[in-house]
Amino acid sequence: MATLSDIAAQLDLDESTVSRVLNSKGRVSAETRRRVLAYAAEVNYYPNLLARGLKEQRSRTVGVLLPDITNEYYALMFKAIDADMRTAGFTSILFNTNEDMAREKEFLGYLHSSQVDGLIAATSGSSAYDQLPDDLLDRIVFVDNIPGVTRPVRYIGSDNVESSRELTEHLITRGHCRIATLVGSLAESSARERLEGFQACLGENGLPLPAAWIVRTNFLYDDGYRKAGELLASPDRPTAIIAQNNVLAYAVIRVANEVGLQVPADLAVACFDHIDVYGFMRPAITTMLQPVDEIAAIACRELVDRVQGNPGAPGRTMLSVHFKSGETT
Amino acid sequence: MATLSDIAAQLDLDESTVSRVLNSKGRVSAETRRRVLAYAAEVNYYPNLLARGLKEQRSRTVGVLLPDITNEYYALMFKAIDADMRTAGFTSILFNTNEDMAREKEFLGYLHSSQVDGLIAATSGSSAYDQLPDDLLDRIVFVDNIPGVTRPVRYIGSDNVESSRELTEHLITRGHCRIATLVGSLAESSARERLEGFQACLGENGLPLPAAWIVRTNFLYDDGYRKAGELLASPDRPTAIIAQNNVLAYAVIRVANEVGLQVPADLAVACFDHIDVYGFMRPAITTMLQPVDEIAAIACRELVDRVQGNPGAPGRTMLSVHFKSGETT
DNA sequence: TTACCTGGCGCAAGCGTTTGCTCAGACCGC
DNA sequence: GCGGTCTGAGCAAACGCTTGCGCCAGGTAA
Repeated sequence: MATLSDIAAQLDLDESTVSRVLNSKGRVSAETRRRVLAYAAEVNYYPNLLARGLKEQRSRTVGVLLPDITNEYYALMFKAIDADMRTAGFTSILFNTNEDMAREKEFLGYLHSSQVDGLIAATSGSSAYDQLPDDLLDRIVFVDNIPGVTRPVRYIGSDNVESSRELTEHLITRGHCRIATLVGSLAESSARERLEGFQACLGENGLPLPAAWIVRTNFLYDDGYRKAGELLASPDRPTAIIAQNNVLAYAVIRVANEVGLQVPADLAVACFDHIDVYGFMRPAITTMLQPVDEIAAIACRELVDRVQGNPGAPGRTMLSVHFKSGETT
Repeated sequence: MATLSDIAAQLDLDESTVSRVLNSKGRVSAETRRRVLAYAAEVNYYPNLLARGLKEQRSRTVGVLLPDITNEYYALMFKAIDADMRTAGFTSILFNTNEDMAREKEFLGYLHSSQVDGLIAATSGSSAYDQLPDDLLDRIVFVDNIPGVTRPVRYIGSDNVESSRELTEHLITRGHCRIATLVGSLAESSARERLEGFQACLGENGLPLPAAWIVRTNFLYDDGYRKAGELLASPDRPTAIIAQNNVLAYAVIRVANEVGLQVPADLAVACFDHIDVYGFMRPAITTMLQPVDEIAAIACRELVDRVQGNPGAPGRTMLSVHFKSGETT
């Protein structure tokens, strides 16, 4: 593994000169440049990123903190972020939390250890962000959820209240007046906002909302399956359900199938963030889609800006969501 | 961002002493240990991983090279590898190639730059591995596909020939005698082996295999869709198709739907590696499943061994696959 | 007493880079 | 021929950490 010093020694040059050639900085004669580049290619030189990072005080690496990479929504998000970051000259590291707060907190350590310069985070609502020093919190761009911190942060997302209202409205115009919802973890802002839009819309339309129809889960399939089972076993069951994310909808539909309810005849189902790249999931679920690529692009741009020293203003950037009608409503 | 030197200076100790406390190495008095740990906790010390890596000549980071993270099969693979690696004390970086050989080659650079200590690679058949020096090739564990290198490598996979034979046999016992296959990129060993098992099985059963029924694609949906369209438009079309991976099967089924063929009545479809975590894809496709978690576990164990200096023998480890009957055959 | 061991800690080198500073020589106009 | 500018390149420090070596004090054995 040839190092820069090896090249310098071999060509009887100073390391600084070799470094300048390799980084196109400073002035070097054409002849010296040629020799260095030729020899570097010959020995297949690669700079040691650890050494460079240590010296430069930056790793050109960012972390991407997501709840579940096997969820197609997050897989697409990561793919987009990774691609954008790579063209910006950064490597991205995926931190897969499985909605586990302990792991989320643990991952924040990488920010301290300067293994990553910054973070794009879809937090599950961990409180750990509050204990971060300002200069580290400034290097985080939040997507999907706003953390519960007192200081202002940068967030790229969509208007969950409004999009929830829109989805609810859709069910109402379809004639439903008994609508329940599967709510994710209320530690997450998206869950709270979607619940808010849902309640507001029902209220405006004068529709009832028994407490039992606000079903609290944790955004994960297993819990959703259990809770949906209880809900649909009740004699006072709804005719429509809004699941706050895609896997909760999968759980609802599975339960419906198992207890012999036809979707959408006996039970309508709608959800958020159901992305189906190959259009292969059946039934196709009515959903509200966030512009994943756009979120990723903006988040990357913002983060790159920040890790390059531009403080960047906090605040929310709201993108518009897209209603997609399916076979379940 | 407190450094180790800061702690040493503050406590009037030598850096080496602080380092030894923090790493539980060497002998330090209980009192000194207590002071160091207390102060480190107070200032929220995290070691700089770049500096440590530079000094130790290892980053405790491994790369995971996969063709497509949005494919559930690879998402599960990554998740498993990431979890295993993390418990072994390593961070994993995902390299998503999109079946692009240029990117794959580019990623190999990280091995040189010592940003990663080793690699778990599901290669798309890039020839770049052949140019790696021995000591780097030794730090790669291959899964899914064996690269086309002359030197022996470590590979964890399954018996593709045999599992292909089994899947073909299944179709034959179902009464099919006109079976075609969608072959992925022949640069990949899994494609070649699955084709081999397919041909062998047909041959043993005395079934015809016109050249047109060996349809070459690249393992990607778009190309599969196009080629499947051509195949099913032909007057001499098969009654069953084996797709060499899951997305090719999705493409086939979509085409079938579009041209009005019933699956499985008019056309049976089977494939490899179709994982459906939520059991939500319809129709459920008959498939051969590889033991993803087991592959990941063994690959991690092997790789950790290697990056810790134990050379480890090359060779193939073959795991058994699992036939899963679906609604498409 | 001498010789030896050992617990606790400091010294200093080194990992591979980058970069501000310095400096010798070439070139310029006067 | 003299001060000034420019060009090309070397010197050396620094980034934060680990670790082999050596030193000193105190304890133990002969």
